[in-house]
Amino acid sequence: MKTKDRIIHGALTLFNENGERSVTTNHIAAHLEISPGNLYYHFRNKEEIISGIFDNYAKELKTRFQPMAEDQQSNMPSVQVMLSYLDSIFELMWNYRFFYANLPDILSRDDALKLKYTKAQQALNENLIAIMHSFRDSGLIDLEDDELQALTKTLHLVASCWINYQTALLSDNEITEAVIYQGMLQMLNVVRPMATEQGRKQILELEEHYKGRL
Amino acid sequence: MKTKDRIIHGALTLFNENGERSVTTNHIAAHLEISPGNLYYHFRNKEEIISGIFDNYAKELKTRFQPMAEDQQSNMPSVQVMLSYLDSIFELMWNYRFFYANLPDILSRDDALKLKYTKAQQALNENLIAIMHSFRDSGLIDLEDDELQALTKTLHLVASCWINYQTALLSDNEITEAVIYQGMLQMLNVVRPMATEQGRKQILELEEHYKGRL
Amino acid sequence: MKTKDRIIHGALTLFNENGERSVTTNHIAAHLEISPGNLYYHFRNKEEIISGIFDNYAKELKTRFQPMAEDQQSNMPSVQVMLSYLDSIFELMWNYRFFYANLPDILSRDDALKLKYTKAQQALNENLIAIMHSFRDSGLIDLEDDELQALTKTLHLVASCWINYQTALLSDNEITEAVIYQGMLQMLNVVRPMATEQGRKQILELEEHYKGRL
Amino acid sequence: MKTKDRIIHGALTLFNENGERSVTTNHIAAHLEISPGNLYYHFRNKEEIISGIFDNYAKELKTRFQPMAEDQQSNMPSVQVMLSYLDSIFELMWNYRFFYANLPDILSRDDALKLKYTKAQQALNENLIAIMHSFRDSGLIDLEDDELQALTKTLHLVASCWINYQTALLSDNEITEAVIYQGMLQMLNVVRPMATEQGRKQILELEEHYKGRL
DNA sequence: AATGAATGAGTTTTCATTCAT
DNA sequence: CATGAATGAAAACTCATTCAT
Repeated sequence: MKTKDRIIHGALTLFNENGERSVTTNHIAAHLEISPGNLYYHFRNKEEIISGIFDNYAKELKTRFQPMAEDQQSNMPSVQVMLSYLDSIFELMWNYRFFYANLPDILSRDDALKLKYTKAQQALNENLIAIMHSFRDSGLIDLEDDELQALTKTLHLVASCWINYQTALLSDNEITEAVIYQGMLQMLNVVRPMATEQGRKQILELEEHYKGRL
Repeated sequence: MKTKDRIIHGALTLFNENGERSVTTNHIAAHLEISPGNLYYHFRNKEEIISGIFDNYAKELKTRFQPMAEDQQSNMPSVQVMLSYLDSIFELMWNYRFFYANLPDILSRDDALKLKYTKAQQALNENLIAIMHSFRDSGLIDLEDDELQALTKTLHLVASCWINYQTALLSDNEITEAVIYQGMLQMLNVVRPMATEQGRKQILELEEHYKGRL
Repeated sequence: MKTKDRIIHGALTLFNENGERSVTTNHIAAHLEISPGNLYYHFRNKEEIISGIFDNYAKELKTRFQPMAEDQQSNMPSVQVMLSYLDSIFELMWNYRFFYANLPDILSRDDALKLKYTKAQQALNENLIAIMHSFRDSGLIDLEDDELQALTKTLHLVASCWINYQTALLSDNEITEAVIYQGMLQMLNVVRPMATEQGRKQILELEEHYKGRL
Repeated sequence: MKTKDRIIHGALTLFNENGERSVTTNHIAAHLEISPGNLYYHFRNKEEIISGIFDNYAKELKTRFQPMAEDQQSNMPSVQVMLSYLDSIFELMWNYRFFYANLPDILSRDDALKLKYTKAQQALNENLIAIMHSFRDSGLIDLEDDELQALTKTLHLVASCWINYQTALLSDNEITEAVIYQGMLQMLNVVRPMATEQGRKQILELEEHYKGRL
């Protein structure tokens, strides 16, 4: 792995463990056993490292939430499709949890990043709506167009804010994988009232899947 | 107003405007036209100021969300009750928005605060559940106990994260009162699938109320 | 002496001895036995210290080169007047020699300072012209108005550039007081061709005065 | 052009534009689209680059200011000789202006350069004196030996400091060719008081020449 | 000749906090 | 209660220079 990538990965690890605020560029350098000068050879400043991390995140976001082509979809049982999306959300939330936990702070200090973030989220939103449409077409959920928009928004909000929200309710600061799994369950709770009979069965399956991991 | 309170209010103002991270204790002192020494006479450290702000927040939280006594309730039309709760939630979120924007960060640096915060949120959660129960008893919503828990959680999450969620997506000058009203509408969207015929009517009334303000 | 003034004086001393470039803010703090934080309590940055030094310089410049009122002048023998002006030039050049030695560099990094400098020099130029007029009126020099302007400009240039120019010709880097005295003599050389018989006598006296100090 | 020469020329350009202090060796390499390693293959350090620039300067200085052989001189009208010298001086000053702007600083960091510089200036001084002698012999100026020395020094000083003197007083965009011509005129002003009747005529011619270019 | 990643000591600056008055 | 000067550890960042390839 190239140094530039090692920095991005090392920084991500430390940020997730200790929070972006308390991780200095010197910490990152020491953690990777490189000199601070070398770090600044690859990145002009700390912002640029965060921005680099975000680019990776955005790339994953894009590929994971591209709605599948219809023919592929019909071949795959719907529960598998839902599972794959939920797992994607889980992994992103877990792998970039420092980002989810400090979003307003991080974005307020970097206008360019804020712009990138907004664009990525708009693209994501469109994809999510398409995905919901396909769930409706498959008879998993049953709702009007405006209700579908509202549901998507709620799901997006739960996904983006879950970690932030949960930190409030936990007695220690540690965000563990179990916390994220609870988020998946909460998202299923949000969808359940709109589910068809068939959809409800599948949601039950998924719930069993995640409850097993708590 | 005593100096101690002036500090708490001044700090809150600056934190909300610029974020806790970039507001120094010297900024606060300068803003209030007092000396840093004086500030530290009233508060041992910055944490204690934040903690003081939190105490105010917790007090408001408690008084606003005590479920009303049954007799009062019966005298007040339910739509009014919901309206008052929604207004309360968003007013609090707006007045203490810096807090939500930096929660994991702030709590990770102050274990005592963390504990207070958790307790306050648990109390709030219980109140919210009681409120939801009374709504069910009034025949506004119709759901099982576990669904009620899930709904409450979603509502709490939407309420506490709405401003953060939107500030991440919008630019500073786009954060207006209208954003708050959209948050109210989003909460109504969350409730609607569980509403009874009667509840649905009231939700419609509230929607008209808020749409008129956009 | 207040700390703020101690910093200005200490910095000036170190700048004169070692050049502005190689004197760091930490050097200055260490030299005064104060903490770097304290230095930055009084000055936002290094530029501001230099600016503070310049303000002192400009104040001296102004008071020393205000042309004397006519009646005062007539009471004082002309040679004394000339001597007092030359000594003023000498002292300024000596006390602020780091400034004279690095002018383009220092001004290029601080637009505000550059503006202050330009204004100070314009005021100085007017004073110098007035002084030259009074010398002509006293019959010490004899020249047309445009020649007087040219002479003033040459004298100003010699004064401002002498140290810079001399560094070139000396085999060691040390600017000593003798170097400055040679500058005084050079200025007299510039004036001499325009001197009247009476003026020439006085210039000779002054030359003796400065040659004795070499 | 060899890489070594490209470095010298590129560095000179950047130094003149931005000042030696703020131009890093990496800037120079980037500007030339070579690697920093390659730059250090050709030069041991930054000082050596500056030294290389100086060598070019010294070479030009030498060839331009060798007093012409007598027979050549008699063939060329004196006004032409003066014109050619004036042009040479200011061209050099302009092409190597960074050097004059930072002289004390640059020389203080490199003893070897300091020595070279001093020798070059002494040689120049002797040449200038020889040139002045020939002007006196041609009956253009009339003065004693010591006055001639003083005049030479003043001329040298005006020539070498003019650009610095003006950059301190003017803003960047005001430093144009016109400023250079004003410097030429200022030098003529310095010589005029010593000029013979015949010399005065020629000075007038030159003045017309430069005033036409303002 | 040339590359470009890497070094590390050094520089400016920040800021929560203390302390003498 | 209040002042405001002072602290000092630590943060971000720089840059001349080296070195393996």
